[in-house]
Amino acid sequence: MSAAKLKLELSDGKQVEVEHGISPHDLAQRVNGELADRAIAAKLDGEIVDLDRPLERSGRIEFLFEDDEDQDSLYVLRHSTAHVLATAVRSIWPDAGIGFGPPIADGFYYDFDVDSPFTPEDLEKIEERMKEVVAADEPFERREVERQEARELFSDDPYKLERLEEIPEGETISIYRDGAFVDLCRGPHLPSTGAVKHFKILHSAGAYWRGDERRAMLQRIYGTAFFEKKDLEEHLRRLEEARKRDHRIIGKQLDLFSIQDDVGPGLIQWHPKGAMIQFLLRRFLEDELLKRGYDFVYSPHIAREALFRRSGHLQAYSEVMFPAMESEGEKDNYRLKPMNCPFHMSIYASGQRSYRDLPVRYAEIASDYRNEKSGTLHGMLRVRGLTMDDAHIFCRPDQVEDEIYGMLDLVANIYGTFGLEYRLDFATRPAKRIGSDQVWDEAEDALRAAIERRGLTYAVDPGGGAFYGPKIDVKFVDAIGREWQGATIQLDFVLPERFDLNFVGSDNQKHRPVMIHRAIYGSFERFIGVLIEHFAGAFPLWLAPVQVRLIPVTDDFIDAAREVAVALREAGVRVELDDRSETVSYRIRDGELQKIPYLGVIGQREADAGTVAVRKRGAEKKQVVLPLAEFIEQVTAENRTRALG
RNA sequence: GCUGACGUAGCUCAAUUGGCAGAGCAGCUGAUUUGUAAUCAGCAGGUUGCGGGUUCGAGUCCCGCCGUCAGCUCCA
Repeated sequence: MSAAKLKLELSDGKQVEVEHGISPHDLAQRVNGELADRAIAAKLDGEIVDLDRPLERSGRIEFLFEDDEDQDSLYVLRHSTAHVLATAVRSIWPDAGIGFGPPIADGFYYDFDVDSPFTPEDLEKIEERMKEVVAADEPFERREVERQEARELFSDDPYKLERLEEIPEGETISIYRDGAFVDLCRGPHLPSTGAVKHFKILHSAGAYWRGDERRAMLQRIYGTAFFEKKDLEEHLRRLEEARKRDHRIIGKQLDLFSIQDDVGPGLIQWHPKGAMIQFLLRRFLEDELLKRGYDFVYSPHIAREALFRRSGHLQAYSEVMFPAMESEGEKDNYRLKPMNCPFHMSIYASGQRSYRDLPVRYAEIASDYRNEKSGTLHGMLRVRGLTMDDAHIFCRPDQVEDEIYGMLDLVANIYGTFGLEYRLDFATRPAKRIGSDQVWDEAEDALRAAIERRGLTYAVDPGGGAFYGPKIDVKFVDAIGREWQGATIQLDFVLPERFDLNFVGSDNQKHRPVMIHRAIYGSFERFIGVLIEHFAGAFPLWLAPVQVRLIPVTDDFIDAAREVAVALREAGVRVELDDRSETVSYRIRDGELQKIPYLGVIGQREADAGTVAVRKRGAEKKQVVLPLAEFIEQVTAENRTRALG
């Protein structure tokens, strides 16, 4: 070991010279005692290290504290809490095998190999035992070991051994001990188990070792941890809130859709109110597409297998295609379509195309069917029958950038209307691909140029593109923080080849067009599912299935209310009359629970004055009395501008 | 698909050790005519997901199927 001094730069810019092997804790002690008391871990040139880890190189050192803004401190806490969990489980089930136990976005998990799955009672017992582990305040001891020693230490833990053998020669192998529990672990950890404060075990479920369904199923326990009690409570409250926003629950309460046993899993039945939302989204998009030079096409739900063989779907996509329908006496079987591209290719190929015709933009709102694995189905967000807002653009290579630009503009327009946050993933050429490097260069440059011309930021997913072309994925986030794929823009070098598409150029020669697949909503099912959660069912006026509900105070004013309803309806407003023989309070409550944007009460005063007593959803002022004409103007203006509320 | 939990009226949920399937809301009928988040009464509503089995007796126990939910990527 070298006795040379280390030069460390502190976060305030001060340089200190210290002896080789000093621990961050001792360093903090030297700087000031208060710092040493508060620090929970340190960072050397951005790498998180334990407080007692000997420092062996110069660099920039920072300390992590409980109240740091970023996630690094929480990461350490949750990683340590996962070890506390494993410590507790091992003390109850000494023979439990251990898998991985990392911190994750909102907490941590640990995988165990046990004879029978954990019951809810087991989880309670584990949580109690964890509290004892915390109370024991055992230090987390880090130790570097030789490979052979690690092999012996984990000789009973096949999963750890497997991981151990993957660590390259020459890399440090570290183990962490707290009390009786020893784990192969890169760390870092809190100083001791006592530093784990507020945690909760959430649930357990089976998880394949390394996510591979051919391998053993372990039992994964999920939990979360925070430094402050209030943060834990806030997190649990958010989970509860997310549960209430669940589109499956709201969809039932507001009678938007259902999934019926007798129809089949993953197949959405759109009830009138849900269908109205789909209709409105569809009309909004279709109007935009007409302005942007798209042509509408319609294609059948089924086609001969030969079509999908030519497109390559039968070879590459067959596991999600429903089985063939036999057709007696026909030369070929039929298949339900999982995508629309083959049909649009076929339409394009049906006639001669001139370079003057390009770009050709075929748009279709189409029903596709995919036999997704049963366990992956999830309400409207993952279904077997989906309604895509699909389009295929055929253009010259020099038109690609402008086309992409136009699509990103459409995405911004549509998503902005809903106030949805989204981000872009730009997936570039994979190792295994078709097409020359020159083609890929041009394509990627065009995509990048279009994104940058719009001033958007994006993440690059190197090698994430399909073998047939690069793509831009638009990801948006639902109420529980899950990220879903929304819009997708995808270049395709394969299908124009397979369908031998061409156009006649100004040189009177045949040329291959570039093809772009794109969807804006993605699917109406998923998009509306996310919108339900995004708005918690309280849709902006222009999307609300019922925009105004009128409540006559007594039966004497039903006629007056009916006249108001007619006037509203003639102005294009979706209006409903609640003339049930219930109290005003009852009907107001019902209207509020149904999240109707405007409730209008009509009694003697309003009938006499030609006004409506308007109650706007979510408004500060509970009630405003407006002349009918003014009310109509307010509602229609809000509708026209697609105001968010 | 796999592992586990679950499946009772339209909805949300009850129903001791196996012992007469219930409540609230919604619905229907009647009364009430109501002024901004639940008026009162009555009625009706079920092959307890489906099919087998054990038992004198099954919502409850056993087997099979269907479905729902959670998880199965986040690399010691």
